[in-house]
Amino acid sequence: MPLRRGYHQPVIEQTPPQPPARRPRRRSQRQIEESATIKAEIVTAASEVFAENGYALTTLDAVAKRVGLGRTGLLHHFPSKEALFLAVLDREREWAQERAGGETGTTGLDTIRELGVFLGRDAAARTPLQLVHVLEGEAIAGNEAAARYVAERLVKVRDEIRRRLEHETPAEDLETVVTLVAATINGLQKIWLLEPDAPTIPAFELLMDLLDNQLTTD
Amino acid sequence: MPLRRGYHQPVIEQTPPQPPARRPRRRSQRQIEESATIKAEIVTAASEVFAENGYALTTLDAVAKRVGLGRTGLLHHFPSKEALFLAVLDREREWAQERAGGETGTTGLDTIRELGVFLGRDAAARTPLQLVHVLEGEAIAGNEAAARYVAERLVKVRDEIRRRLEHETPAEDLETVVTLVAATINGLQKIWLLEPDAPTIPAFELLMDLLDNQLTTD
DNA sequence: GTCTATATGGCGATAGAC
DNA sequence: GTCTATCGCCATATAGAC
Repeated sequence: MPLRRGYHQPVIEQTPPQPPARRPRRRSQRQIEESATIKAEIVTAASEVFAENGYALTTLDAVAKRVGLGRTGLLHHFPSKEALFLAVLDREREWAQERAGGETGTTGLDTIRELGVFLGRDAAARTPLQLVHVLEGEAIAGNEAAARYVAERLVKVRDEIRRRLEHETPAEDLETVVTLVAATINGLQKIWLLEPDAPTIPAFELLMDLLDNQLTTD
Repeated sequence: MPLRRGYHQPVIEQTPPQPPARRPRRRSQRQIEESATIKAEIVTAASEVFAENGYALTTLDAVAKRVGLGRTGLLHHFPSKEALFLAVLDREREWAQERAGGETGTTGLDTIRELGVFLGRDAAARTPLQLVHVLEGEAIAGNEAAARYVAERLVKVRDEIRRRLEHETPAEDLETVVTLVAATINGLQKIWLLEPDAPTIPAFELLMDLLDNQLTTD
């Protein structure tokens, strides 16, 4: 009983509970969509597949099938698996920036609560969060592109937290608090991915309350 | 420039900065070691390789080479890659239990600080922690055996935290506090793996202090 | 722009010699 | 108990037809 199947368990599109088959659209005739559009579609599909399988187990066939292409059709738009992967990472950066950028400029202790948007709250958050956490695992496991992306993202997250706290926290504690908040958000995200019913949002609010009490009574 | 190489980037033992080649021992003659001993050695080596590469990217060749065997020699002791993987998970469970079991029976608010042993404090903690976090990534990415192990481990961690807190915390807050502590420990572990210099231990102690203040002033 | 071959190579597992 | 083949499978990537 192999873990998945014989070889490297690609699991390509082994989705039995999915009769409409995702959307293997007719594309042959009438490919009105310009190159930019279909590239965006491919990146979207690839994000999902990478999020579900990780980099190593993702096959180009799985991505191609999801956009209704053959493998070589896909390779026409992205010359290699890595190129596609890097495009997915670029897209992910944009998403994160949009989500964090909503309230740029705000500072102070209460605005840090806004970082709760990075917790899993709805189904729409699942794919991007899952992608990030799968990539973090692969970064630890030595995937260099993933490691670069993860390291860069970690710095951004810390910067964003620090920006909102640096005028409210004693300087000698700042990095400690930043580390605590960053770690807790990350850990709560993972718990949400693995156990969706755990009270992750109350836990985050509890931490915010604890920090509030601490920092305002000093 | 492929991410690693042509196909599935095995990276087997591509360790250029490692002249002594880990320990490809002479074993041919004098195999005094009984079966149990060599199996333990294999599991140790496999833990390291799985921790470094994850399940998908680990090759039997890499494990075999590290114990000084050929691939088929290894397959004599473990009939398949999955069997070896399950043995590694069993070993990991024992390690975790030993580390947590040190102070069984203790209860109360201060004893929760002892959970700091699960943070990365020294180099020896790196392999087991890295293994856990890589497997968590693969669990999210659909590796069933990893998912089972991770889910089981998550329950154990929560139980251990809950046991130490249930007499000190208002019942309606218990699961929230447990979630917060579990998430923070996990997130701090990951930060330690990715940024070893971050103040993860002070961050953990800060959380402990915050909880202390909160729970003792109610 | 997308397809059908095809080349190339890696990996897991088995058979059989030593 | 370990080795040297070998089989079978699957993935990336390229070449060339439509």
